Amino acid sequence: MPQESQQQAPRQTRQTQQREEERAGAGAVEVAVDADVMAFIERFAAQLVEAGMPRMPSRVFAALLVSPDGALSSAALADQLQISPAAVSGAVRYLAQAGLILRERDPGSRRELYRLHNDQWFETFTNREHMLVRWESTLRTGVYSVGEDSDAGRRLAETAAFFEFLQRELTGMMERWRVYRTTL
Amino acid sequence: MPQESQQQAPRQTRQTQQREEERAGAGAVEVAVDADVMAFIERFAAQLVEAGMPRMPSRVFAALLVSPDGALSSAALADQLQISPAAVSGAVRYLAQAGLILRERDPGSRRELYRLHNDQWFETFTNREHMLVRWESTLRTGVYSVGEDSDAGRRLAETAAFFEFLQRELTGMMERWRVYRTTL
DNA sequence: CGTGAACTTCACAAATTTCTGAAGACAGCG
DNA sequence: CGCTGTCTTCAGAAATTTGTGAAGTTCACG
Repeated sequence: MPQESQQQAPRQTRQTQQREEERAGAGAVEVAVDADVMAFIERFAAQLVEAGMPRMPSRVFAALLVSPDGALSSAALADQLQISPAAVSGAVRYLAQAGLILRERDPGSRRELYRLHNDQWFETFTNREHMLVRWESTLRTGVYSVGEDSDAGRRLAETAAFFEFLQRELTGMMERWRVYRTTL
Repeated sequence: MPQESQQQAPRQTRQTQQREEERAGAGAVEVAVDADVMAFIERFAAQLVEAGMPRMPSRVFAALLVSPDGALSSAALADQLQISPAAVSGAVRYLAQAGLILRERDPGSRRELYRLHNDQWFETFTNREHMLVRWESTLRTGVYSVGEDSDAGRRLAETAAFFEFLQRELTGMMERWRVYRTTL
């Protein structure tokens, strides 16, 4: 991938297109979002889907990621993504459960805000610790079932060892990331 | 063509795990597999599915993993897993494409053998290099779209940096694994 | 307390995925 | 050459997943 650092062209044009269809009329909730940004949302969401996240949660999450404050209301999400309130509700439940967003509510308001849970969402997203544990556990049972002195047993045992190794490595890796990111 | 007059027997559910019975006749291909091992296959396959692999490829792969030689014929797979030859064909195509198995054919035989590609299948399975590259690339575009001096831009940029970091780390990690595994 | 805004739940329709039977293609063998 | 065993392709049935409309619930506020 190209390494572009030096001559960053004066690119402010992107941020200035923010008002295509702002209704002058009664309290329009919608904040028109740049077509480029919408395209990114869909592209990013598609990759989340590919990684296993359901479609609506992916789109909602992507929209939150590029939102100025990292937070949007239910209505804003429904409007921007052209989906029903029910779809927003489902997506938001999924994301909250996954620990990726937080539900906020201004006291004395019926309106909820959904906010990115922290600025390190990808740590949550890539955290597969519990999965690795289960893989290892399943595999160890398998070793027992096929007999540990068989070829199959040795295959499974090595796989289990790999997942055990992975668990240790990933922990260390995240520590290195936290250090590294302060240098960015 | 609707076949309503034909009294279609109730669809055999996949859950009904029929006991593998050795046919008395000569040349029975099937090798009865222990119920414990079958249970492991299904459990392991379920975890592969959870990780994103389609059901049939997962089951086929699991069956190969616990097979004595790490290889089975199409017929053996169909029989053991109670699936149609078509399903085996599809699963095997998927697995070969993914680089997890190898197709073998004894010269002068019409029968194919599917063999685990190597004893380090999990290296292949966990190799997400290309994915990471695409994530990073998508994210960099996003930074550009939202403007790199916005909050959203900084969020995306940090995420991109994380995926770049991951790419480097995973490479090193696999090297450490190869060293470590020789000590097992 | 009643009203209505805002979110949630539910049942169903639509879209998608998955597996099967059946026909097809390919290759060894008589 | 044609037969037969083995794998592949294909159309369609079944199951599953998804998203919507509409009814239900909750709660701030009058």
